[in-house]
Amino acid sequence: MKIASWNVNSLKVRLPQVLDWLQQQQPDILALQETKLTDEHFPATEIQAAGYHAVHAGQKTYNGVALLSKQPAQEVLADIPGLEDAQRRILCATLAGIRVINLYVPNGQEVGSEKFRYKLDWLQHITRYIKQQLAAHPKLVVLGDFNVTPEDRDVHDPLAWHEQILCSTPERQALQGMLALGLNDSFRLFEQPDNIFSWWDYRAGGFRRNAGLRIDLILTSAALSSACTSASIDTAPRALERPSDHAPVLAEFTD
DNA sequence: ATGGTGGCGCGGCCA
Repeated sequence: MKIASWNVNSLKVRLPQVLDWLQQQQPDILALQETKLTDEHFPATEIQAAGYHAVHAGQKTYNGVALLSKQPAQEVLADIPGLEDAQRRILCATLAGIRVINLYVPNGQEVGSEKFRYKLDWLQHITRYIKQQLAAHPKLVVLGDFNVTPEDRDVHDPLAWHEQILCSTPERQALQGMLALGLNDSFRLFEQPDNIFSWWDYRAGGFRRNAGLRIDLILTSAALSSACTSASIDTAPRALERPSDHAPVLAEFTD
């Protein structure tokens, strides 16, 4: 079982890269963020032709999340109880007996801003929902673009980013609160090289300099953590022409 | 370097 997540920054632009990547990697589940499409423009035919079922919660211009899977989705939910939000940032489904929660966490713009408060409030609500879901589904994965670096080792230049957006103490505490429910950052279940990231700014040659952050995560419940055999980040798509600013992240499991 | 690039969509927002 291979589970992956990729912020594609426009599925319209990135569809050929996504189809190529599905063909190469053959993940059982691929969570997408920032599709930037309404549901009526979702490329369902192309994805079906690649051998995948798909569900999508989209909107015009911004946000948008999708779940692609070899097995059809059950119990699909885009609006969680207690969080009224027009922004399409959450998509939950049961896939191959695993409860999957795909998140595009708000960026937050700047520490202390209105968008920052929205981010922290949003994380608090989703954490409450995950707590409920964990009680009902021992095999649970929460994955996506978290827009939070778990620790300084997930930051190319911790000094420059100290208490900046994506790296601040309140954001990291919110993420820790989610992990404290009984989830593991699957990437850290394994020994990893230094300076491995999942996002690089388009500006100032971020990828060329490996000036990145690790903000795309696959969190696993105890039942899945013990079955996890590897976790990695595939930087190859980030080096393609006209790439997303994020690379896909992966985790593999025994059946 | 207080900039830089990219997507959407056609001016400015968002990341």
